[in-house]
Amino acid sequence: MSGEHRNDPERRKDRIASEYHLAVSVDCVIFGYDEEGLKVLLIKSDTPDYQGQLSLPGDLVHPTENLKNAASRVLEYRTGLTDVYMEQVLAFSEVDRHPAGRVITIAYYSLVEIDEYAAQKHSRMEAEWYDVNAIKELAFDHKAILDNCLTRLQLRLREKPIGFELLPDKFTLKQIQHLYEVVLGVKLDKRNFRRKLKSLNVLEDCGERQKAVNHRPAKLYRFNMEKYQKKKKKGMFMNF
Amino acid sequence: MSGEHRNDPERRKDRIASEYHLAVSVDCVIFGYDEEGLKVLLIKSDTPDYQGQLSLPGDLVHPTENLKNAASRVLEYRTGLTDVYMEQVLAFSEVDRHPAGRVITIAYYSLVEIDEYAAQKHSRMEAEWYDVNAIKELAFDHKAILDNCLTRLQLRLREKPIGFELLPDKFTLKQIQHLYEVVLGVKLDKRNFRRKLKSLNVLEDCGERQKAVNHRPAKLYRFNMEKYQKKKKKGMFMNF
DNA sequence: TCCCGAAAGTGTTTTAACGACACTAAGGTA
DNA sequence: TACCTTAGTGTCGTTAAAACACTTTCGGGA
Repeated sequence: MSGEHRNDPERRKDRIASEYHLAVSVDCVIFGYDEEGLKVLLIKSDTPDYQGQLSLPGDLVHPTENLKNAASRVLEYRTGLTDVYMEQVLAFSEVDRHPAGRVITIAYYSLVEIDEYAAQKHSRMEAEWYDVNAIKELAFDHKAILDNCLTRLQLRLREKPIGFELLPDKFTLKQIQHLYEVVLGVKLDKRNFRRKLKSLNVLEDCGERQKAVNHRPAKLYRFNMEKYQKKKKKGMFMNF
Repeated sequence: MSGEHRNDPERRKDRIASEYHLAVSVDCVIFGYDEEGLKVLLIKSDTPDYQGQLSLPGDLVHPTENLKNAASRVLEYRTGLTDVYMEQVLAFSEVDRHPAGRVITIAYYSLVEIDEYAAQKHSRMEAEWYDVNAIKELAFDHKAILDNCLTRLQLRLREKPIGFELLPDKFTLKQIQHLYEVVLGVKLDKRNFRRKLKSLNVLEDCGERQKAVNHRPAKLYRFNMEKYQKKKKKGMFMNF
């Protein structure tokens, strides 16, 4: 960890040596959600050492784009989606993490509505959705990347209203509660959850109800950004 | 932001082109604390475009080290200190952020005890401590880096006991309260703060008191890691 | 040695959030 | 029309947080 502490001679970033070989990539943890649980979009690696193993979609960063652009490009290539919630998480940099050479990668996660994805399915798409809890290993250090992104997602879900990014525009209270339960891995009390959510004043009643269910249909709600912007204040959002 | 979304042809990270020129650096936000407030260690840039302006210590990442090693190396070079609390924060990657070429930088912050630093002062040291609140601009995008690191520090200070890293081994309750006040930028109630801190059970009474003060001397405390490890549970630590 | 200044140290009361908990309402189906 | 299934709703006890003032202890100076 803090083993090699030589007092190096002066080095300056403005001396960018031409023999300096090091590549930078982005890797994308693309989360989706359906009734079964939290999903992540994975591809099969074609790197020899990890042939056929599941891995995260990613790519080298082009010289003319920043990291966010690169991550958006990868996301669009794999899902056809743009304007998606996305956040940078962490850089992974172990010297031997990639068999083909020195590659530092920056992890992003994003939240997509899984049905919208299906509709705009990319023709060359090899990617598929996998249940997050069922994933035991991935190629490279991608399992660690996934774990970090999931932890970050859980943190954010507690502190601001991003769960909506994973749901259709109109959703029931049961859906949003179930989403919180599966993403955070906790069981929540229906009445307390609803009380809390209503007190935050970020939901708008659509005036519609579920259709074609053989029981009392639930009201549909929509997330209202204006309400949130006004109400947002310091502190936690949903601290379970 | 999400402007250029071309559907690129397949690109793979294992095809690492030799013409691929892009450098990676680390930049270190080294925080210190004394009675006056929160400080950060800065140097004067010698990059032509920013000649003489204040900037964060940093360096290119060597081919044989990971990012944390690189950040530790920079830290030791500037302060002489090893085994310091350090956390990766965010990568900064705007294409034009560095005048000498394409450099992606990963920001780390670390917490050092400012007096310990002074004692082991590096002979060639050009770095100096500056009050964080007095810094209005820095070279490159370093002000944004500083702001991000400060925000991260504030978050961590609320969720786990890292304030101790900025203080001497033995400290008074007033010192730790003042640290929380200046880092978080809030005013805290003495009795409530002490009650909360004691309830967390992470402090150990040294059995000593302040010396040579012309008023009632305060007890000295020490942070006890074992107590913390046992007691640590989910949720916030100090939610002010 | 007595008085003063200055910071240390200590509890109680009020208020807000959280957790636990069970019944009635509404629609679909047989 | 009876029944199945999920929707929807309120109260009470517990716990955490915020507000708030006086006594103690030491050093220094008269």
